Amino acid sequence: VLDKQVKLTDMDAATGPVPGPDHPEVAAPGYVVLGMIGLGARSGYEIKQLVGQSIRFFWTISPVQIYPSLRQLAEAGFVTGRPEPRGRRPRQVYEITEAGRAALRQWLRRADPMPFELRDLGLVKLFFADALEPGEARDLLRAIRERSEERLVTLRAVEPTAHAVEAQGDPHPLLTLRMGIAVHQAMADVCRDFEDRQAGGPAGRGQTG
Amino acid sequence: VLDKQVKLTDMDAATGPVPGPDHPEVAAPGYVVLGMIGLGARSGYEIKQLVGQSIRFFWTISPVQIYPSLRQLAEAGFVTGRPEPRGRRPRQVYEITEAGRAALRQWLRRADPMPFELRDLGLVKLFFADALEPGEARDLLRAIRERSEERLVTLRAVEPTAHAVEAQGDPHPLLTLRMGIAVHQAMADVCRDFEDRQAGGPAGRGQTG
DNA sequence: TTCGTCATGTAAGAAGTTACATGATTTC
DNA sequence: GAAATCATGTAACTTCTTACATGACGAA
Repeated sequence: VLDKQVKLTDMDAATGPVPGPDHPEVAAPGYVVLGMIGLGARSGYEIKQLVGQSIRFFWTISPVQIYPSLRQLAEAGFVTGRPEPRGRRPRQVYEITEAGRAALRQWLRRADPMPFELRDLGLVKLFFADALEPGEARDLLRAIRERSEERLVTLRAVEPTAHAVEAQGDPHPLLTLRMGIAVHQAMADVCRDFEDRQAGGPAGRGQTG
Repeated sequence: VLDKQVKLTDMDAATGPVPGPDHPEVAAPGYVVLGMIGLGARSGYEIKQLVGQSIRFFWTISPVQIYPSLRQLAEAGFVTGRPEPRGRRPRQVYEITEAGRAALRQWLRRADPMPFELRDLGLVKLFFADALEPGEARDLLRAIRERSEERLVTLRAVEPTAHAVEAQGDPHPLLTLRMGIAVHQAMADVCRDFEDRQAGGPAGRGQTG
């Protein structure tokens, strides 16, 4: 069933339309930056902060991507930037334009492929864990579970903030936060379930009935 | 042969073990290849197939990584390779060695960081979805849910195979498969829950008093 | 004064993907 | 005899991360 590796090579809609000189081609990181400006982030620095507090669970971004993106968005007319130094320290603050909001909405509506890309060496190790002694495999499984449990603590700590945002009319940040919580809760549950089963009858006691 | 030695001029960036001729430096993709050979994959081609059928949910690999890894593992003595052409078509088949099994187990035991790296533009869009009209946001949410539901169908189709592997004494492939199923089930549930709330609560299309 | 935070940027490189190249074998 | 699959590989490219550079401001 899985043998047929879906060839994504022909469908390069992921990169969007051809980046011509007329089209200011905005890539995914650019839209993230645009979206964060739209939510009220003012400087590149604040974007980095906000990403770390909100979508960190399923997206990361670095200054090296942010600052060029901001210039590109300004060129395209999606944001306006003006210098607003803090004392003698240089600083650019940005605001989203109407064209920017339109571009953001258009991107959000666009039905381009949204691959769910998970890259997890922990699960890879768990997959191969039958090569270990039973006790070692249990240790590994516990480590995976604890990793999810720790992440749950972190995510739940952000819930009050997300609730406040929801109360102001934006429920979707809370929705994606719940998604992160649900995912790690599910992983921890599967781990726990397996751990309990192993504890119950590990010595070839597999007879059902 | 050992072309990596050339760049050892800079000494101050020693964050890990130096890849020298004594240490056969094996990176993550190398261990994945080693593990798959350990599970019975014989050629680079078969490794690619097996990855696509088993750990595709949380790891991918391409031929460009596989073939160099195989040569490297053979040099390190972790696998043995011999030519076994199909007719006139060249072909190398590999087997894991005892040293290879030991290296694999050591890697599995190693308590190095196992970051859970999720990269999902779908969730990013969902996070920003308050910029859309309510109806459009619902469409996006439905798309996210359907994506998980489709993935569930694919994953459940592999369950019989994983059960067969478990019956032969290797329960961990089934465990990681269940993990994938649980993750997407949780995401679909969160979506469905939110969709129901939206339909019932605020003044959308529903006739709420 | 020194440390932590704010704020922006450059240069280099690690990692992985895609496109392309090659050609044999099996299947329809 | 055409298409799909088996099987391996090279070269170019994108993407993202790391390390480094710069320096102002505020607080201890």
